[in-house]
Amino acid sequence: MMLAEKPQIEDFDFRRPDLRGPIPVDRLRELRGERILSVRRRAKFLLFETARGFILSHLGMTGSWREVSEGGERAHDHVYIRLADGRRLGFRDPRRFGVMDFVPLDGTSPHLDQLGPEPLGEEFEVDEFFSRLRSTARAVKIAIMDPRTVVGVGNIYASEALFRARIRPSRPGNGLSRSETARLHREIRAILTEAIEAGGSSISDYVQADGANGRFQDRFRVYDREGEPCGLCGGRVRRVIQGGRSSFFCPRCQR
DNA sequence: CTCCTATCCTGCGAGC
DNA sequence: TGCTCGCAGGATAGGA
Repeated sequence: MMLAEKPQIEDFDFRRPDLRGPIPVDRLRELRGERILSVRRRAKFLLFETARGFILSHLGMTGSWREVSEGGERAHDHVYIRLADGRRLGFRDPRRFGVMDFVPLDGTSPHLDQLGPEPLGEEFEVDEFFSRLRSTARAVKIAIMDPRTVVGVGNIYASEALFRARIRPSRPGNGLSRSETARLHREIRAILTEAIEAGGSSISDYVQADGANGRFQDRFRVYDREGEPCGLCGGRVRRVIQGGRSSFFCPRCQR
């Protein structure tokens, strides 16, 4: 989706006022007439910057933004942003697990205030990661999915990173050695880098900006492979529930 | 404070 | 075939 140079917001068309939670429609309507100065990302949130605040958007698991031509409306289009140049941006989200919110100019927001480092940025450091894990007895899988530890590690990539690091997801965070932590740190970065290069994981609705499917789902080594042979040792991949989420691991390779 | 659970929402696939 | 049920995902409220 190509945006015109700093497109001007003409109006919002909320086809329903809520996604996972309510949309602050009045606050967002105050942005009418403003230009979209940039579109940025923090953790899994998109931020549309204007001179009077930000539109915050989270895609949930099935959300997408696209340019919507006349007649191009689809079921589950929840919000349209009409631009002054006549074009329209549409947010579509069949499962309505996404978020839309307003963030004031100072950038403070309950969604953003407690976020840890970006996993691919320099601010994600082994030392801090180590001390963070050392401070919790929670399972390491739970800890790395906590956005206060590091953002961006969802359920799929948590299992995959732990497999590559040879660490069992149930290990307590404070039980990891320094070298195990360094390995995990490296594999989190590696898995996310590779997944991004492959265009992400299209397991249900997720597609790239141009509509193409991601390819990383073909490279899962444990995720959603319960009972299948581990590619390294031939043992069976196991599934357990942690924090209400499925975790996949190889009991022989991961200790 | 930390940690855990339930909840939000809808579509889909498995099993009967 | 048509139905029910459980699960998927990230974030967060609320209770222990």
